[in-house]
Amino acid sequence: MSRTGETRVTLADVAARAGVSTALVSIVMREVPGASPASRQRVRQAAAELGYHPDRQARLLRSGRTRLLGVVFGVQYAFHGDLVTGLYAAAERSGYELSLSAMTPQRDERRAISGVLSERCEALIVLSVNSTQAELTELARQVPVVVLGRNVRHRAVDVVRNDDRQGVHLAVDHLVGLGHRRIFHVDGGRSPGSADRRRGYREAMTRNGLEGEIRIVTGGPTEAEGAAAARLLLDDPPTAVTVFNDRSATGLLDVVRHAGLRVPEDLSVVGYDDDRLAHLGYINLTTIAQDASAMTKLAVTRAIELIEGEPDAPGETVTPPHLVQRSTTTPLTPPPSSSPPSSRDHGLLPP
Amino acid sequence: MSRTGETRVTLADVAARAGVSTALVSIVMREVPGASPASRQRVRQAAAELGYHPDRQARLLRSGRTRLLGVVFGVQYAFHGDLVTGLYAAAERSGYELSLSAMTPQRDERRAISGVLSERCEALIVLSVNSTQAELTELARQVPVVVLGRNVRHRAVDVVRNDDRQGVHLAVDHLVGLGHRRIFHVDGGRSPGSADRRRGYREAMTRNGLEGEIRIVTGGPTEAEGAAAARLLLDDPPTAVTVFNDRSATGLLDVVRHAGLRVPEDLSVVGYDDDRLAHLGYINLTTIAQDASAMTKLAVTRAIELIEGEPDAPGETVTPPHLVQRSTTTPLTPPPSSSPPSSRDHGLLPP
DNA sequence: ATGAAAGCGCTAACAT
DNA sequence: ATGTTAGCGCTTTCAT
Repeated sequence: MSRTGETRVTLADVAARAGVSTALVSIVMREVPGASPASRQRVRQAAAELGYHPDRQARLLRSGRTRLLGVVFGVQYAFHGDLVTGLYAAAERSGYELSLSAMTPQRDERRAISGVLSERCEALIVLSVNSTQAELTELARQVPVVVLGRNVRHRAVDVVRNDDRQGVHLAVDHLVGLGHRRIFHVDGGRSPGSADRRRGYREAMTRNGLEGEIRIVTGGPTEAEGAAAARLLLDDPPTAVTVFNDRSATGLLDVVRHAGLRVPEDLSVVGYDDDRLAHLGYINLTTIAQDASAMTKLAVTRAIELIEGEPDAPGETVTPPHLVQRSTTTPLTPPPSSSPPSSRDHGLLPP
Repeated sequence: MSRTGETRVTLADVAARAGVSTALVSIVMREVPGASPASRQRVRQAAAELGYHPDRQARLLRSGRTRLLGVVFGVQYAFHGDLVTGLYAAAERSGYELSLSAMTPQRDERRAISGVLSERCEALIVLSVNSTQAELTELARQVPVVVLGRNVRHRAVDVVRNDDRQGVHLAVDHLVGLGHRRIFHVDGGRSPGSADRRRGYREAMTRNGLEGEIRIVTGGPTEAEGAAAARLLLDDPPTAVTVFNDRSATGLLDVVRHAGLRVPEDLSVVGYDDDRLAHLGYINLTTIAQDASAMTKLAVTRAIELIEGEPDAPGETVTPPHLVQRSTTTPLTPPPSSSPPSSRDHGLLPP
């Protein structure tokens, strides 16, 4: 008994049994015009009797189409999970399938991309970009590329992203509306998107007449980097802070709370991304949400337009983010001049 | 200017540029013996310059082999991310590639499986199983199946999993070693693995002479279910609790802390999985870690054995878990008879 | 309406 | 070590 025994039924087998040519069988199987009802009937019957199923690979090889969209994403990023979820839904509605290729700590973007290219995807949707401009150029020469979620400036690739500047505007305006003035920004370091969010911060502060309060603390996209930034903050804390993303904000929350600051009473915090972490009750982060559903729909639409050669629409599509208020922001209470109550009751020094 | 002009780079193109035959290029690309180092070098270079990627469809069509392992996983599960990471590494070492198919809230296991089957994978590695026995049987008839991480009892599929019972033994023994006696278990409801962990809990409690203290609270695999279980616990809290998994434990932590219980001083908590959440400083959960690296290596090895028709080894491989102590467990302090200190200082009632 | 024939890009015999 | 050749199962001109 072996698993390998099955011999596969081919078009030729069906043709032989129906007494017609393979070409005719092909026409019947694809349900395209060009065969008489009588032939159709005989071919169908022969196929059914033989248990014939067309070979997708061979069909693709010949016709040159796969209806496959390659997706490069990071398994470690919760937000990428949300995006992949949306992409599946959008692709399905459009009659395309997804071919996933993950980046892991040991498998970098280049490997992930090269893996998915072997699947002969008709377009690539890339959720993260560390590639150089040159690599992107090279890639875009081989296949239409849509970058999802990152503000890559590149004439050869399409971009679908949320409006990072506006997102931080929302964060700052929210805090200003709560009475805060001393608002810092913990940035994302060299991460893609970080520059836009910094800029959004500066713009919003300025627009609110707070250019004198502007202060940007170097952070990064991970919990550890948010924690490090928090330590810098503690010397002379602001009353509110907008953080590059939720992961970083989580690390920051950790440190400031352990240092005895109460959130949001002593410090209001706004994150970015609205990832699964932010939802957790214990973190319950006020944050800026990207519209994953809209973005994924747009990315798939753009990819298909590129594949099917629609007239070139704009190379960049920007969606508006929105604020999700949870429990890490609160109105500024009177001047914090009086000594803080018992906020250091589990600080580092014993009484 | 249209994008559709791109002509695919084929083996023949590479051969032409390198000035050799396509057969030789094929040899080099497959990294099989039969080419001189000099040729290898030239071919590689030509391929790189042209941006060549082998066409999997054509390769399969010709050789009848894909060297592709299908992986069905959940995008939302952090631990699945860890497993996928390990699978990539293991597959790569074995000369196989992975074809990922994700389960999302809208795309269930059946769809994910059927999607990956059309890629003509030679074996399937399934990270979660909600399928019925009948579905599994049917699936296993089409392709070798390895279930990773779940204790599925099925004669037709291979299983690689950690020892859930022993894992909970470790958790209970750890707590008992810290002096705890009143130890509850929040289970995973109907989740796969939940029964084993419940059983492990009962066994360990009994072995420690604590059968009288056994109490199992109904929970589930998500934060929300952990939180719900926590509310049940609050009426008459134990001094320690082992929870089905880290996600659930996180929800539980949230509720008990907001209710004014200090962790670990008032309540020690042990999770399961050691997922990314558990590492977070602010959660910093003591937990039972599954050896993802070993498990993924084993799963890939088993899958390949099945493909290549090795003599049938045992159908189940079980790896030992280990305890990772972080900061949610602590020795039991004297009898909790005196009124709890100021543990309710951020509770619901103003002083 | 139907069939003959030429490949799609690749691998595997079989040469050399 | 390298090249030649013959397909894998199918679709697609181009005949008829």
